Amino acid sequence: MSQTGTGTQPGPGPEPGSAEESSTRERILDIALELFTERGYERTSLRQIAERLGFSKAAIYYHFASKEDILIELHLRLHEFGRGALSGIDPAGMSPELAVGILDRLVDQILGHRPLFVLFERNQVALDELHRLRHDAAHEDVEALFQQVLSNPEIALRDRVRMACALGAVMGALVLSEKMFPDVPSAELGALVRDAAHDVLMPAGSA
Amino acid sequence: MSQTGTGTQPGPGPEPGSAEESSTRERILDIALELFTERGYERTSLRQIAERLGFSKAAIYYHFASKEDILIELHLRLHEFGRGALSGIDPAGMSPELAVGILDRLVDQILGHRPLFVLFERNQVALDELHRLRHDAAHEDVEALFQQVLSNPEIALRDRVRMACALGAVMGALVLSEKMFPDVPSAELGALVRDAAHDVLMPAGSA
DNA sequence: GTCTATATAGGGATAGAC
DNA sequence: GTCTATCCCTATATAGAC
Repeated sequence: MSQTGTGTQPGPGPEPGSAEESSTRERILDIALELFTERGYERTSLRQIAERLGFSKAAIYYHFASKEDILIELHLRLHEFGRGALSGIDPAGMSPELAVGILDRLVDQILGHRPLFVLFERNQVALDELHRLRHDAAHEDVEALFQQVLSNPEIALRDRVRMACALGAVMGALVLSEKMFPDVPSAELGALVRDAAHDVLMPAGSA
Repeated sequence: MSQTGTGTQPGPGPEPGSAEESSTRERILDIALELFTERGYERTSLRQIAERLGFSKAAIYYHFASKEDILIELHLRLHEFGRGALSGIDPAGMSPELAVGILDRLVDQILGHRPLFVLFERNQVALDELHRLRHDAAHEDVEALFQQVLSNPEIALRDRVRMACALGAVMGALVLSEKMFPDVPSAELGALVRDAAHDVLMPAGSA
């Protein structure tokens, strides 16, 4: 708890927003992303992360105040990209027609940042815990948004279930894709998944 | 490692296959199912399980040789039900048409045993670890089966992606359903999800 | 079948040297 | 910025009494 929350670090390192910084901080995040995904957040120790980077466990604490802070930083990145696909959604006025466009953008975001999405797909419990503790910015949270939409009784149940299915189809297929379709170009895969999602949201027999 | 692997227990308890036994062993499994789902396998300690049951941590070791054995036992139940939906599938001869029937059965199995499916949806990493260590009966494993089907180059890529999407739609919607559609009867929910899955596998414009 | 007490290990985190 | 050494805590698991 000694460092400031997130992003503010000592020394002359590049700003958090700038790209292509290969600072130690970045390398820690990269390895953590890998290990958290493979072995899970809880099963991954700071020792293992440090080992891969060639230095000791304690060194990590210069860059992050806690293990949880590493996860939080990765979570922030997910939000960053998630917002790109979900900006300006009104939970009250949602419809399958609008959902088509949203899911299209989501497919692109997932394909562009697959490891990040896989990480959180495989560590839902750790994510939940994060949300329960720190509810900063929880309003703009992706999950909460979906909850609002899918629980909205103004929308026909059938449509809500379809939206849940479409979301599941997109997430499921793209998360599986790394193992199942490793050689398929992202563009091709994205097009196929989008088509499938469209058929869920707006089946041929509907208005 | 003192007890025999699974199911063989001392004393006059009912056979593992018999239903409605409310033995301590069963109660441990029930509580573990709850806690593993809510807080995750790794974050749940045997102390917490014992606390809920009103006895001490050590007592659990009379019924299970290890914490992992509890998870294994729950995993076996999942397989039991999974097999019901996936019996006699030939990975080589799979098609969207056949997948429709399989997914229909899978929807029923999930709706009938939702907590179990949610457990493993939320604890994929723990499950993976299980599979890596004990590969007994891994052949009849659900995940391995899907891998074989979805990686089979004999099947058109489009169809394989559709199957992955349909699976994701079913799993996603039904896992979300506990929170999103708690009041919807299973039969109604199942019908809606099946319809959606059908539209993914066999969209109106196809043969 | 359940208890208390304990062995053993490993985790996250801190202090202070370099 | 990274190190070693250490603290403290909690976890799984075992031993042996009841």
